[in-house]
Amino acid sequence: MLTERQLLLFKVLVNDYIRSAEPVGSRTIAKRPDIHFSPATIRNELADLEDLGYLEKPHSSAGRVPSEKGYRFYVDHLLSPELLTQEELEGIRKAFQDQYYELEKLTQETANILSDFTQYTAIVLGPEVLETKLKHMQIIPLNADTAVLIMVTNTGHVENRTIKLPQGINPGEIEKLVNILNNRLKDTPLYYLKDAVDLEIKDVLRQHISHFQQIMVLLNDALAYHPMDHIYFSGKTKMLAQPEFRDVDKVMPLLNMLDNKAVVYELLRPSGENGIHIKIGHENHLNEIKNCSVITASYTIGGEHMGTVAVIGPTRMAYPKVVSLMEIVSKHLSDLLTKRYQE
Amino acid sequence: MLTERQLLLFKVLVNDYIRSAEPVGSRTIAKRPDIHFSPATIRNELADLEDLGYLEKPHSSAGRVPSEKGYRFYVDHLLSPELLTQEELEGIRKAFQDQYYELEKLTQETANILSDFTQYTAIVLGPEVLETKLKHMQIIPLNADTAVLIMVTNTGHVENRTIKLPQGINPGEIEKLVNILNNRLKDTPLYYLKDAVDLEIKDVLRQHISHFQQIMVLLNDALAYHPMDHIYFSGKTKMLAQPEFRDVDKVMPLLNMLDNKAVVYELLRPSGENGIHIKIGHENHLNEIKNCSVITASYTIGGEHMGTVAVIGPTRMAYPKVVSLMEIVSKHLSDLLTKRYQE
DNA sequence: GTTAGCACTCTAAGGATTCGAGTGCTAAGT
DNA sequence: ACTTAGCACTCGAATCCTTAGAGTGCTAAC
Repeated sequence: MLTERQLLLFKVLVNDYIRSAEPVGSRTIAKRPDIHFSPATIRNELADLEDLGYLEKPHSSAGRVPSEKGYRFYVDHLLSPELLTQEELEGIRKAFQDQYYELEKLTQETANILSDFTQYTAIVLGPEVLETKLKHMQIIPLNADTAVLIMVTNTGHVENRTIKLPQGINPGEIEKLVNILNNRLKDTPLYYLKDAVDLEIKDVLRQHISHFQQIMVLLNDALAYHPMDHIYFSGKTKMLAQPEFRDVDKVMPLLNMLDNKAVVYELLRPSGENGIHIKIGHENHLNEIKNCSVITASYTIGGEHMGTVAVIGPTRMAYPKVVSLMEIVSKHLSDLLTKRYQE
Repeated sequence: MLTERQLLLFKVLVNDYIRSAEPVGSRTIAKRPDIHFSPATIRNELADLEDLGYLEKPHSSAGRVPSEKGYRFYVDHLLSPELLTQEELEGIRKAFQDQYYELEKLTQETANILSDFTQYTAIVLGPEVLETKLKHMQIIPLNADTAVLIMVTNTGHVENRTIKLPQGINPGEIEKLVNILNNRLKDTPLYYLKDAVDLEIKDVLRQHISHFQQIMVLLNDALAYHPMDHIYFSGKTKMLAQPEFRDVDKVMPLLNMLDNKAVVYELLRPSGENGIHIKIGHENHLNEIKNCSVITASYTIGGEHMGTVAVIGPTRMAYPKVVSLMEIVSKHLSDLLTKRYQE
């Protein structure tokens, strides 16, 4: 168990390192007005903290930096959310006040806000499927063999797919199909659409629809939900401004990873629990971001999980500030969505 | 006017510099099997070419590199498109063979192909408005005061906007509105929709539709076309791999610029003329890309300009290869689109 | 006109040196 | 029993030198 003094010194050191990105030495700490021990004493304590695994030295004659274990301890036990300034609060309120009717725009704007206020890279997983339900489906023929399938959800999100129609199908048949689908699938969650067709209305379709086989194949393709199409980024290049990534060879794998939506989705995949989660360095199990931390928060509609907002930055991240900001942003977003879609 | 020998030497030098990214000296050139003069002779010629402004020296005891004027001359007079290998041609054919029914996916995939085969950053300006016409319009109410407006074009592209309905409007009224719009605006080019409402059907609406004022405001917002929503990128981070951009301070402005869609759109804005265009360094009038060249090509449907594909890389770009590739890719894309939408 | 020869220039790379920040340890002070 | 001053020691970063090498321009000979 750490002593009061160790806790104090550790916290001061982490805060200083977060601010300066330079290894922190005993003299630097001793100079602070709230520290009343000599550098020698501090050195003794820091050596103990290092033995316990909370601190590391880049080399033998350097100051100390927090280890991953240290950061973990810091966020678990020492994190006091930083109060945002009045201007910041006002700025966020204003940003959310702009009316983004399109859900995509709102989501993108949320990412922008997070990135602008943190100066890190922000990622938002778009409104997840759990609570988005089919409101309306339609097929609009383009020409003899092509059509557009449009699905509108209760959240105003529009999914569309171009589909290849079975040869020689007549318009009446399509209309019939759409009617059946609309009647049976209304209010079905998007992610369940594909299964719903398979399990619940396959037989109806077989009875009433010509070209049954082809239609089934078509629906199977078209109704698959691709969560990776709903990832929004902001501030990818802000990584380059971080001192630990000023080297092209360090930042390139990172940026390449961010371009891979499958990997990013896997990284941020909702854990199921709401609230804020922090993953530090190797806890993310991804070599490309072993020097990064990922902070995620969920947003909800009426308490139901809807999606995830995330900020990714160096492990030396301004945790207090980011956590506060994410709390506020996810709350704003949840409120706005709840107000809009919770009838 | 340059002599034959000067042309030969210049071409050899540019090709070598494009390959190696290192200033090229007289000895390097003399070593080539197709060059039969001594380094001293070559030095004399190079000095002349430098006096004429086609070459530059990074410093007094270095080899030469092409100047912007030199690149301009090279692409104008010496560019012989590089024949692609059988594998490359096959790869491109294969890539385009995958059926991307959604226009967005096809556009994105085109960017990916360009970037993959050139190893530079590719940008595609999505199907432009000139030839995309409204096929179908629909308004789907979400709740009492919100609805989604959906527009489908003849190319299968779907535009959607969430709109705020006038207070207390009844569903029948909306249906009437949609019917009028569909009847009157079918086959209207997207970019002209807004004006068409103003000029051609305002009076009809005024007569038949309640909440006329509010509806007009709403349509005005919803029908505006935003070309910047249709820019597709691929391989932004490939810039980092170029020797001239291995310095974070050099790439950051560049990547930030690429994140600004308004600037990118302005940069690539269609010139009106079809075909391939090359802009070198300062010809782009953008400080961020003063060391870059931009190569654009248009793609068409039945000969009508539809959009632009572009590759951006260092001025030391593999022009012959990129030009060949862009010719092939834009042709493939045009053919595919023409076949699909030219009834 | 071409080229060998040569003096000259400039960069990049590799040491060597110095500087300073920081540490650990010991011994003295409270 | 802590705390702290003092000091030797370590290591990286910066600076300066030196050297090697690639390349040039010029001159004079071919």
